[in-house]
Amino acid sequence: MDPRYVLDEMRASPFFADVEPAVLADMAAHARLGYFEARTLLFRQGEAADRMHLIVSGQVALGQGGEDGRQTVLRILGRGEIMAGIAALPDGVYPAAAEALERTGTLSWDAGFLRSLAQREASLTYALLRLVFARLDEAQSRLREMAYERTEQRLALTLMRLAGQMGVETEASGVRINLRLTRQMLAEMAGTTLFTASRLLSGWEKNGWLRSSPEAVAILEPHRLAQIAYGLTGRDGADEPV
Amino acid sequence: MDPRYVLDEMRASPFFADVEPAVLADMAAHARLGYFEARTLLFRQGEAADRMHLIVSGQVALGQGGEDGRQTVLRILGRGEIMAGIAALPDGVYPAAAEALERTGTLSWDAGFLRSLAQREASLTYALLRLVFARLDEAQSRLREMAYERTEQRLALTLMRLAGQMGVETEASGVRINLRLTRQMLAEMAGTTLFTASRLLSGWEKNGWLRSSPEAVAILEPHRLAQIAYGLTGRDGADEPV
DNA sequence: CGCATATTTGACAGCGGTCAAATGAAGTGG
DNA sequence: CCACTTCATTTGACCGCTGTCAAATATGCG
Repeated sequence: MDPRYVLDEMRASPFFADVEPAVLADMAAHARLGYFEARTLLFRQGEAADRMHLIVSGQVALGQGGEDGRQTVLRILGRGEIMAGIAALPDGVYPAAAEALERTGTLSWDAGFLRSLAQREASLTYALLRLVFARLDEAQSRLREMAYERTEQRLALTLMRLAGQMGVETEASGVRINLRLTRQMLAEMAGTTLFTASRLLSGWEKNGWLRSSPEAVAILEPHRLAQIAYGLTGRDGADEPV
Repeated sequence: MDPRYVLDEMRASPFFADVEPAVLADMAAHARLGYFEARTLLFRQGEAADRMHLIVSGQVALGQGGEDGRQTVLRILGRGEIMAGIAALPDGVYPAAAEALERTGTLSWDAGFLRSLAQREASLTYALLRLVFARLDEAQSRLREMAYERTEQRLALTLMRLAGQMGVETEASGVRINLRLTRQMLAEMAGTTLFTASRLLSGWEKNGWLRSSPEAVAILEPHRLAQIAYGLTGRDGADEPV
């Protein structure tokens, strides 16, 4: 394993931006490379959190399941993102399962190593703190959405969030989300059912506002989605054909 | 201001349990006492986060509002709990407003002071990290609940959470939540409306599962609530009169 | 070609949101 | 001590969103 490669990957992640070089080097020396095939689990919900991961390539879905089998997708993570920061805390347990959506490479660190480091090195702990606050903020926003927005709005918000996170602009002022998203997954992110999600999405496709394929979702008219997301569409939904 | 009192109050909070004594002393020297009358705001949502608070007495509700005026109550905090840890991050903004439910006393710290401290002292940052992870965990659990549990279950879960957090056991194997909770507030915590919350609660009162007054909610039969919370009550809801 | 998985569509009902209005409780000032 | 105001709660009526289930269709893969 080339330590130079490891350091480069770490530097490429915003997470490590303000971590002190000495700490970075120490972590680089202790990183472990991991590869995961599509549809395999990086870790299971409820297991003792023994590693923190940095995604180097590929994509991972974090899903939290209930006793009844149903689950919500908390978040989808891509290159440069950190996962399972909980490993830096003592007696941590993964609150969600992580499933590779495609072939995924990671750098990961042992929980014991991380803990001793985080208890000593404020710059690392501070980076983690920033990360977790950002997640908390998003979770709380979604909580309000779940309480007050209708399914239609939440689904639109889900797409917009994904577009903001992993979207790439396309020529025609649209956005493309390069993710293998099933309706089921979108439903779990929006807090609805496969059926309702399917109905809404195929409706939007008929209107030409977006186009979805197994490989990606292309948002053709982002402002339409935004209108739906913020509840600006009249209750009638009568949209003039242009 | 007696520095001895300040230190004692800090030591009484689990948050500071693993913070190094030197850091504790430094913080104690920089703490500021604050008093807030019932129904006043400690800070507003969206304001620059300029102070972190430790609640010394009283109770505070954290509420996040939407553009449309409706809001959710994220959490209710009591003695020994920390609020607005976001102040430890640069450019933080309060994600929610904090309203004193009764006369409330706090110790608080300036954001600038906190930041310089947190960037240096891992033990403090680590304590914050633990706190935020706990909040994130709760938020994500509530997200799943909002997606899959029915209103009835969410309301029962809300009460159980409050009981676990601030409840005191009563003689008759019940729990008492000493909070001035309006139906409106309970509704906002459970993600429902005042009306539905009122209906459900007065139903439960009629069955004798609980008793509520303006000053407190007494859960008389916790196991009944637990049954509702976990969806174990038959869809019929026919409860034999014992 | 056949099997598995993902998606669409229809039918149906019920949970729970919305609004209106009555009742109850708690102060406040005369 | 009683009218008056204000706020919290209860209750009723209504209905639409959206979850549930069934079944057909599409897509992909071995």
